[in-house]
Amino acid sequence: MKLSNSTVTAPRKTGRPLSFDRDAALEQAMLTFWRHGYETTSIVDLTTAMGVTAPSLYAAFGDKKRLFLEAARRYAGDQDAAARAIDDAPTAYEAARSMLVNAAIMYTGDTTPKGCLLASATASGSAASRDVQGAIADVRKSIAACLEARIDRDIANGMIPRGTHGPTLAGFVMTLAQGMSTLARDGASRVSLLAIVDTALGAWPRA
Amino acid sequence: MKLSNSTVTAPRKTGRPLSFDRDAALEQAMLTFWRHGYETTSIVDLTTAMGVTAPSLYAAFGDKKRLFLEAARRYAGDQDAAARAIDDAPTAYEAARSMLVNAAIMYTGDTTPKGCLLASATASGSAASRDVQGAIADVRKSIAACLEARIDRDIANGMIPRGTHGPTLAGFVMTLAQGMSTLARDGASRVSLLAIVDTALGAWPRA
DNA sequence: TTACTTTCCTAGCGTTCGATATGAAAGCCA
DNA sequence: TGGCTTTCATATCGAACGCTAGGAAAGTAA
Repeated sequence: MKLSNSTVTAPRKTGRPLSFDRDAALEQAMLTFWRHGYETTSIVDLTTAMGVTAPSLYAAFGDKKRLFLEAARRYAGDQDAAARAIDDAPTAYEAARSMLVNAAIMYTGDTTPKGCLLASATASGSAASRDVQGAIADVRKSIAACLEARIDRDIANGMIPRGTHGPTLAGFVMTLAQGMSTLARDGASRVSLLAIVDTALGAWPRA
Repeated sequence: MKLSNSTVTAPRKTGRPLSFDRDAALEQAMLTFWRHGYETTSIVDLTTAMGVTAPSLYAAFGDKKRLFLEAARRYAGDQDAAARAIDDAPTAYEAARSMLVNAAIMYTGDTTPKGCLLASATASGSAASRDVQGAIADVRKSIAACLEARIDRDIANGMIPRGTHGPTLAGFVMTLAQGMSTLARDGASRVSLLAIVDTALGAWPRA
């Protein structure tokens, strides 16, 4: 169950052309999963939002599980680019701050569902979807690992006090990112989340 | 959709006696919802865990929604007692610390599901269960309000620096509590969550 | 025009969902 | 013992679930 699998669909040369915009349909599927979760979104919900019949959905995306994973991939964006952004930040502090500010903004968009797809869509689920839950958990863990590596670099550089525990600090940032999703879903404003980020970063270790 | 409704079932005097322990059955239902979420737990899942047939379940608990709300009430415990614990804490800091430490412990029990039922069971869901999602969100909001009131008292007392924004500080604590649930579900240990709490409390405003 | 490929829509597959009708069974009270 | 009340287990109910068979339709290639 991998999420980082890039699906490069070669354009067909013969046959009846696709009558819908695959990319736009995927976007609508992503928004629907974002709002209602993985298992709690039905195929009818999806076909309605995507403007496509069920057989077209299955022909274009495989099945519900694959569609969700592709939607999640679209939501998370280019993971390599995100990793590079963390690595290239001037400090681990700036990497964390930028990550949390971006999260606060992304969770409170006017034209998107509230909260974070990666935090809510598989927050719970039946035993039958354990593999999907695991795939999304792996995305979270890879972000945490990336952040932790950046923190370790700053500890080695002396930009973060020696004795600071990297996994704890990275876990702290992940906790904030995940928790803010719930607050956003509960109606918290962008301003209030940004204020929480400011307060939270007061815990960042100083020399 | 209230959660604080106390159901005091008067013991029957006539008729065939209940053949199962209602309280133990509710406990199992609570654990099942905790592990698998509200909508993603089926009636069969529940009857299996509770050791009861479907008609018995419906006779004893009404329907799935009422059973879940009663299970959530059981999970959250006495809300008045929790509110009193926050109010009676020596400081808002101690109230927050105790709340977060208890959360870290509760989310990582050996004999219970990981994470927090209030954080995960309705983290997402279909439009049909919006009322249930709202009821659980209200529990979160009442905890936040209680914490915020305690913080405001300490601001007034001068135990927290003037100019501190109460809602933000309360929101910060709620963010941590909710976020830790995800980390616990992802396998974070009790020790690691407690370390995150320690780090996070470094953000608490000092005079 | 005639093959050939692919997508289209209609209809419906088998399964599981939450919830119940029904009559037998088990306890009180007279 | 014989009512009376309530719970019991069996056997479903209609609706929604994820998914697909089958043939018409729309394009390319010869």
